[in-house]
Amino acid sequence: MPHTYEFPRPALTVDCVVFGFDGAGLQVLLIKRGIEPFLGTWALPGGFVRMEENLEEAARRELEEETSLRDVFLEQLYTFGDPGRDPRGRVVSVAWFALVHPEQHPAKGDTDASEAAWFHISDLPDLAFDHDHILTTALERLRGKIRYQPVGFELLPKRFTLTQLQALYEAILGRPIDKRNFRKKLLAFDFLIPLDEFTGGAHRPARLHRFDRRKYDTLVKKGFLFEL
Amino acid sequence: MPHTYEFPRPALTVDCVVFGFDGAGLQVLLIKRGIEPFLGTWALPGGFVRMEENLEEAARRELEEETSLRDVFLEQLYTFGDPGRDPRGRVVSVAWFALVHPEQHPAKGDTDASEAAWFHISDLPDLAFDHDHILTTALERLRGKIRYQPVGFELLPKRFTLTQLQALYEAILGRPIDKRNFRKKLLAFDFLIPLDEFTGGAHRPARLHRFDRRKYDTLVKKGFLFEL
DNA sequence: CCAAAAGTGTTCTGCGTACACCCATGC
DNA sequence: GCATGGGTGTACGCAGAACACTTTTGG
Repeated sequence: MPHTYEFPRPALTVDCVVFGFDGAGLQVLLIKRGIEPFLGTWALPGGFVRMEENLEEAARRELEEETSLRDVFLEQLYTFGDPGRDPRGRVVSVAWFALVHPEQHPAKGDTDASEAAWFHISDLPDLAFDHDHILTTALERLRGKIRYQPVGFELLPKRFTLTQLQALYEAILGRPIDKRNFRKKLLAFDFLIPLDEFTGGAHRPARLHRFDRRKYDTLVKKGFLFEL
Repeated sequence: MPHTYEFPRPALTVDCVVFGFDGAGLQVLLIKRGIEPFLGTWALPGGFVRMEENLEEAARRELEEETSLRDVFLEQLYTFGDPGRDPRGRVVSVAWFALVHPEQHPAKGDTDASEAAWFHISDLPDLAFDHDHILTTALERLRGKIRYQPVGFELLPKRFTLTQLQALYEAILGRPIDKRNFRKKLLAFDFLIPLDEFTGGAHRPARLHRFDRRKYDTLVKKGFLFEL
């Protein structure tokens, strides 16, 4: 074994910040820890990386084990490695950033071992480790990202109304948006497909739309830059 | 020791992608490896993280040890951890992204142990490990970042001409920019301070400017968004 | 006086923004 | 028929883009 191998090694974990949207506000999926340290405290889903899996596989595995979520939008966020961030010793965590459609939201009792629950970002409990810091970083990333990448669609049902889409942008950006301008701009890009389906409910039905990722990707290749 | 500690641990390293600009093109600082594996191959400066230092400290320490660079602009880039990226076994690397002013460029022979050299990004040698992949990721980040953050000034001398600044933007974005529009736009923001100093040389002297970070930060706080 | 780089203004077009009323449905 | 949310068009102002000539210096 070469010299370099004799360095003591930090432990390596992954943690996932899972965002959802309930029509009114942005939510985060947390689990209640079943082991020490921080037993009983809410925390980001995550755990130790295994030797044979890559980092994204580790994040997806932990996410499924702890929240039953699969096939979500997942992107690496940042790696947190300050000594002292874990009372057990040196633990470095590669944090991930996930977006889930409402159809994917796990039902209550869907997770076996640990308890999982959605929290509105304006009403969060105390979190284990430095998870509040990780969460803040993820939020900043989401707010920045939504303005120039079409990530909002990852948080909505596959078929959605323009009002839902607008509410999502308003929730994430934290400011009101003019309805007519919003619609005009988004429909001018032709990656939003109006469907011949409508919502039911107590009032005038709203037309459903879907996001056409293929058309979007085509536009991007032509040098198009999405911006809101 | 709790159960979690019994997991085998990957080794943890940091690697730095150091960008420079020589007036014509973008450059990267590489070191020639003095040890196996990949002995004699060019590689990103970097090395193992020590147990008592955080990740940024590790990156700065390795950078100084291997290239004599200090006090550079440094930002975390991405963490690379595929099994098999290092022939010695499982090694996860937290990659960093650095920008250095020409005044800071290390002179030849400035580095003791290892040989360091600048390479134009259009003329790179074969690299060790997955460092070509890391470098590509860093380049994408730089190209994206320069459009909405004033990182270009980190690559120029403290006092620079507008022509230099334009050449930098053209080199990074890979397209020509209209001189009058470029100047008009940048000078409209008042964070570019014209000095009463000029370049010498064979032709008409050019006025030097400096970037006023304080004014820039003030504007950002007011919700201003830089964009080019 | 010539070569080389610095510096400077105007016009046009398109996009962001502001803004108010009618429509369809369930109850 | 009324309450509720869905859906639509226009006018104005500003900022980006296109574009060519004069100035200053050294050799």
